[in-house]
Amino acid sequence: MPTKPEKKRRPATLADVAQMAGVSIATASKALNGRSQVKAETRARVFAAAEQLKFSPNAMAQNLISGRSGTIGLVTHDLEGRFSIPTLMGAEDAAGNGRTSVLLCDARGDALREKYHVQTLLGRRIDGLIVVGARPDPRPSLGPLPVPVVYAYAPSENPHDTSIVTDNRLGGRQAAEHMLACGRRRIALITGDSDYGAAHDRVDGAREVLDAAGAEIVQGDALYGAWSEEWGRTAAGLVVAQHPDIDGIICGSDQIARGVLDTLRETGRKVPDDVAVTGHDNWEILALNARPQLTSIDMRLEELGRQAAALLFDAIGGRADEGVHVVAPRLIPRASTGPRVA
Amino acid sequence: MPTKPEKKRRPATLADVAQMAGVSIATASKALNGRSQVKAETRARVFAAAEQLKFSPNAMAQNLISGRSGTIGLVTHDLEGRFSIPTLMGAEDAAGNGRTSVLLCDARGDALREKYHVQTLLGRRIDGLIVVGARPDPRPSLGPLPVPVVYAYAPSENPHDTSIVTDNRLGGRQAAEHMLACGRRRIALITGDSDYGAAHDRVDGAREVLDAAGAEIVQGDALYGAWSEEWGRTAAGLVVAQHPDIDGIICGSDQIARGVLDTLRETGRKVPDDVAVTGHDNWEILALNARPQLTSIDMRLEELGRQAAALLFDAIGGRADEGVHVVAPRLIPRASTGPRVA
DNA sequence: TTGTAAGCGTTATCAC
DNA sequence: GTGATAACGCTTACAA
Repeated sequence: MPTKPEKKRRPATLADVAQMAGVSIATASKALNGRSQVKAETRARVFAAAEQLKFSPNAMAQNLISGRSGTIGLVTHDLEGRFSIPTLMGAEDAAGNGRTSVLLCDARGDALREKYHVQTLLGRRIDGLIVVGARPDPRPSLGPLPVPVVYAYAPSENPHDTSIVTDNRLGGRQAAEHMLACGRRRIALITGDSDYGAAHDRVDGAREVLDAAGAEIVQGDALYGAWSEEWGRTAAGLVVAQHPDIDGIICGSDQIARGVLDTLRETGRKVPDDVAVTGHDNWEILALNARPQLTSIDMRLEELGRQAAALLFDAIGGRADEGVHVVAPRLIPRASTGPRVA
Repeated sequence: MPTKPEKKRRPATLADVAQMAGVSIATASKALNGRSQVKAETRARVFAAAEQLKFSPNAMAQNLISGRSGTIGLVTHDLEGRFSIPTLMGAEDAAGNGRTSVLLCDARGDALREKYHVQTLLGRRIDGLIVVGARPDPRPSLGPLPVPVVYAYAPSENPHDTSIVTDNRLGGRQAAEHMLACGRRRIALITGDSDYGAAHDRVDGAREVLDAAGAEIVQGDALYGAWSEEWGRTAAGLVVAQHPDIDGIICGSDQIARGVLDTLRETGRKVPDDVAVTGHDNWEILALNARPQLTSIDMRLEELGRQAAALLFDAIGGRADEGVHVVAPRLIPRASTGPRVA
């Protein structure tokens, strides 16, 4: 039987509990906090009273004394986006397991809004701050703050800050090594916006591996375009027309890979029999629904967020670890890659 | 020139400011808070001191006095997911514009974890709580809490709670009306998991409109399956085979619509010339990359989040508005629908 | 116009 | 074992 939510009432204070238990405030506090200088029977009375009054200690008062808020700030720059969310999740996870809560702010890529939020958070006496970027390129430092800061996903430009990012070059290497392991030798690189450092890093990683193995990069270089299916379709059309003997395509994102797969299917190539395809990001909604399912590089963003939080807690504990840390991605093999079938 | 982040130091207190300005704490407080009983010159001195010491008032102390934390809790059940994020964004937006901050917790669909987080948040003396569900079906109420609660996206089972949800039935109506406006008369409904109330609501809305117009629903009923492209492809194959004269397909999600579009293209149907297709959710990554771009129902989740926050602030202000509120979705027309071309 | 002092809800340090 | 009492940093009557 549904009941109306109860009227708001002033939450019980320690004084209320003490009075009901017939002890002093000090004793009540000791009893509830497990201090050992309390008679068992007294303790029981206090607990009973607390229970009955649904007493929950006022964290604001506790924090005022301890000087710490038990809270960390999390400023994100693209709450909408694909990349900041898992990072945020990981951080929330790592924090929630301890006894710290997360104050979330969305700055939407706006430096002014960011400044404002940071100011507010500092007023709330956060114990530390994580700044999650929207894209992996370096960003300006917030400068010296009274609390530790960790930059996640997008590193700070200042090498003395603590940052943690995904290893894009390694991601590129992993894709290329997988292609070689599948016996591919004539490989195209199709990636997104050339403005993104990440696009170049991934290409560089792949190139290192392919060059070392003496495999061919068709066109001699990667094709830069946009992070879209449309570009994937277009680029794949170009590549296939000019290099009919191509046997592998490494894509800079899963979206691009989806477009590439469409074009390959529609031009009569079999994946992976004729051409193997890898994506990047392991965005499951795209990768798992692809035909065939898409092999992709997973950046382990959630792990990145967790480590960001861990670095922050270390720094709060006085063991700051400055510099840029990296999280190794991993390749998730699926049906879009495999041995050649001549 | 990069510099090391400054050493942590005890933040300046009002007492520090007062001392530096050569006034009492009370005067410093009044000066900074714009109280009118302070000589202009004194105020200036205080401000100068505050500036120099980078003073920022300790929110914990202020809140302890005011009895409010200036903070709301936001418990989400699917930080990973597509639906809770925009809702969360809207709420964060609405809160951030005022002077309240958001404490974020992810409960991951686990009632126990939820309970735990709510308890923590209550200890922090949040002024109110928003609970964001993972799917639109009703969920158990948290029961009476000492602060107002708003359930967003997933309504509470208790009609005396305050909930806000998207209007799925209206979404179905909008899709159907659009089909009729495009001159379509033989329409298939392909949707997802039959366990979801939302799937049925959308179908019911569409059926109302189609029946009233005397249009045909092929197969007599919707085809329920999964929220996946795969199911969209399969279902479209069935429908097209059995009803070659079909001229419209209303899909329960954009993913399904993507699959439907693929099958239509591959069986030689032109979209929208032969068959018009609508999706649901307006998930841009899918809708904008579709061929052709997908007409879809946008649930305006960000608006939903904003309104959730607004309802919460109303309730905090004593003007609770219990019951289930709805946000009207809207149809975003794109190239996958249009007039028939015989 | 400024300063003194009480108090917000805790915890910690003492005496008793 | 227990209970005054002083903090924590701030706001706000109330006095001066």
